[in-house]
Amino acid sequence: MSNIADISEVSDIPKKSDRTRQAILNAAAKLFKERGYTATTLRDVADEAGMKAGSIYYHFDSKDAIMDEVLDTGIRAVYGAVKEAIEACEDDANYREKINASVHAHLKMLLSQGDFISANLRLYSQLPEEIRARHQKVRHEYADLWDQLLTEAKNSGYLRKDTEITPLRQFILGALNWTIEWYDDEKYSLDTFTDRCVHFIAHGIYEK
Amino acid sequence: MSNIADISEVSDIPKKSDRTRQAILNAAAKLFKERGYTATTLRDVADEAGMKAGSIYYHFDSKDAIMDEVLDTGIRAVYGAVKEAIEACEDDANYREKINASVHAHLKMLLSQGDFISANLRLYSQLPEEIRARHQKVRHEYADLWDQLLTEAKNSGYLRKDTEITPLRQFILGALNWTIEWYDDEKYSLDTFTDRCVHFIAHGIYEK
Amino acid sequence: MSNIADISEVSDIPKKSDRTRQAILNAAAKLFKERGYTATTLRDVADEAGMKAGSIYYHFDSKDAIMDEVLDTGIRAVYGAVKEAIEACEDDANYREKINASVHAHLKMLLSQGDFISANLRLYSQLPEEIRARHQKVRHEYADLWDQLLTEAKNSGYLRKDTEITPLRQFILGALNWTIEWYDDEKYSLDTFTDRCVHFIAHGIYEK
Amino acid sequence: MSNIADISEVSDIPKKSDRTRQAILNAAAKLFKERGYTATTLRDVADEAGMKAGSIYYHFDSKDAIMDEVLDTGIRAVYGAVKEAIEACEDDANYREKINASVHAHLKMLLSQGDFISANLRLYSQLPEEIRARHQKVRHEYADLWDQLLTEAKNSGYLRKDTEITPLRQFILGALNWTIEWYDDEKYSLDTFTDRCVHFIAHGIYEK
DNA sequence: GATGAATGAGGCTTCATTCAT
DNA sequence: CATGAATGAAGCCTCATTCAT
Repeated sequence: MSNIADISEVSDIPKKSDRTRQAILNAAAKLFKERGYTATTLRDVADEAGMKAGSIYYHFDSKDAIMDEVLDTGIRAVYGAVKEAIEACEDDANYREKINASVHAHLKMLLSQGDFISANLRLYSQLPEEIRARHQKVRHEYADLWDQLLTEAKNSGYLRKDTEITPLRQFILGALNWTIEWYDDEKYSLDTFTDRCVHFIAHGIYEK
Repeated sequence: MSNIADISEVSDIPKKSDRTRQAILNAAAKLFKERGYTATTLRDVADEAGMKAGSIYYHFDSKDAIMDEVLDTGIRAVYGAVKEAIEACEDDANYREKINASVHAHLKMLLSQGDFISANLRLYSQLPEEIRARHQKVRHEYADLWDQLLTEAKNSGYLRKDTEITPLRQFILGALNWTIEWYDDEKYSLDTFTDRCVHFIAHGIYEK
Repeated sequence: MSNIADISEVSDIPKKSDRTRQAILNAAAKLFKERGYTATTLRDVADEAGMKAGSIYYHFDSKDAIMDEVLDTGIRAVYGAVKEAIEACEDDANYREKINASVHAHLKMLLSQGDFISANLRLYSQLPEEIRARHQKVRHEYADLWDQLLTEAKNSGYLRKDTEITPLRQFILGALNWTIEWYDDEKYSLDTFTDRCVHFIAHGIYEK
Repeated sequence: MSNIADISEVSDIPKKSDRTRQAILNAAAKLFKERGYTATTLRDVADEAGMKAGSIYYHFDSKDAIMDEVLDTGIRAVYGAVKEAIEACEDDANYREKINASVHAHLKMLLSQGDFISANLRLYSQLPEEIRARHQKVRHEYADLWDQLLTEAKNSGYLRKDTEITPLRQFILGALNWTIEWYDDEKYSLDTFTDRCVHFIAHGIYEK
């Protein structure tokens, strides 16, 4: 059950406190994703993290604060992965390659590092306004990253001239994001799967 | 605030009791969709339906029972609409037309009749196992409807020979379902929007 | 266990809800006075009022709201009693009589109607800033009532010319207020007791 | 921030442990006085004393134990001060002088050495029976000191023959004790203030 | 049919206390 | 001596549910 957040752990020997903190976040992300924010109790989280509910408060100020960090970790992870993927493309003007790489990166993060990002995507619309407000900014930045990519692709002739960027971006990400509802890593390897998705996105479902 | 469930109400003169029942279902669907199951209070539902929480129990046995009916109403509505759309196609062998009609029908139900279906789609994965179990059957039937359609299309040469049906169906429905997270009826008319989606699904995003 | 708040109940047949509300207030006032705000749990209050803790919330929004009403009821009762006592004095210029009447009224309210006023006086300084702030106004009005009385008395020659009003008022009320810490109605009748206090206040402790 | 308790520290060179102990007591007294026993957290106390909550337990067995010592320190300080004041009077039979000296001593301790005594006076009535029981003895001794003084004064003709000692003592101490609720050392010097109080106690409020 | 009022279970949170380091 | 970390009991509050009216 590797998790993006673990990656961000760079210090040599993580202290006990940090490990516990991370355990709480991992547990919370998993349960939030599965059951939603309100339906997940702190007792559940504590159980999953191997501790008692009260102990959570040594590491976090509130349930909200945990959710905040889960959401933030999730979106930043995808953002970073996609950005890197774009920048790694050798031919700077090959937007087909860039878009494919982005789709790959987004999907891969989504499906492999799962809980944090899934929680973010799945629950965002259901969150109390108060929490949601705190995360609009990062989400917008990620949307902007895609919009910029797609706009350039369009200007370079890769997309039809009458393509509207915003709905396109929403459609692409939507198609990708919903995969977390049903992707089964025991049936298809991650790479096979993402390849196939990239193909659908690019060429649609029909023969030729 | 017309709602699919109203449609299913066929008896000539609905009694007051039935109208109240329906008001509760409408209110519940709306709130469940917006906030999730656990986060929605029966007092919220009662408020939205213009009554007091206690009164709900004259019409329903429990919160679960309301959710059950909301879920059921939602899935049956899309199921019916898509089935009708397929059957309405004149040329029985034109699968491209049939698939397009199905996509249209699904999207239109999803976005216009909203709450019941949205609630179903958004919340299914978060529901307590117990409730979810009761709805697997209908959901499977709907999936089968699509699988049958897609299989025939593939056999008739509309789809590539190596296309795997299940992931394809999941991808299509996923792409469509996610639109409820962002479709804004003030920006695009429903028809314009669904046309565009049909096009993406069919041909992908690239020029040519 | 008569209580000021009961007096304010004027409607002919108090509804059940009102009676319960009052029972909660009475219980709360008693316990707040005895143990302090923080040390009194809502379970305690509920027990004393013959109900379950959760039920309190049908009548009040929060523990704070209860405290608010207790404090308010208390101070208004003394304020009203003292004001009436002053106005009831026949000779409008006899300040000795007026002051005596005020002391009497204050003490009598304090010791007979007890809990609400005692809670107010005893706990004010310990309350969370937030609650305290909401009650400064009424408290100031009561203080002003006394200050006005004492100022007029001084100007009419009843008090020494060099008397400073504020400390005097504080001293008088302080001396009176502390009596709730020890007054025992089984040892002295209320009237005997208040007479004696009036005398101390007026003439001090020494012979002649 | 000198404090009576410091005075009682007589050993030549206080060890670090003793200093920490004292810091905890000082912090606790201050906070208990301001907020009450229950509302004061050991974390609050630790903060105020510049340490962590867990560390307190090296010096005290429990929150109760701290409260115990605070209460005890408070009452003993006033007791000692008043006793000394009485004994310091030159003319052994001048009870007016003795009473005045006692009032002075009590007030001065109360207002200058503040926290321990204030905590004692303010909180005593709110304490759990269990704690309160442990302090009745010392409190009685202090009451007896006054009763003895007042009885002798009465027998020597300083007080009216019909004066009842207990209520008188309670009245005097009450009037004095309440001053901690409002005495403001920025408005009046301690000496001016105590003089004025002594005068009120002795002669009452009226001219002549 | 509907409501006012109550309840009990359970959720989030705080806090005195403990204990290994 | 002091701290970091954890715990369990308890507090405030919410909510599905019940029931008499």
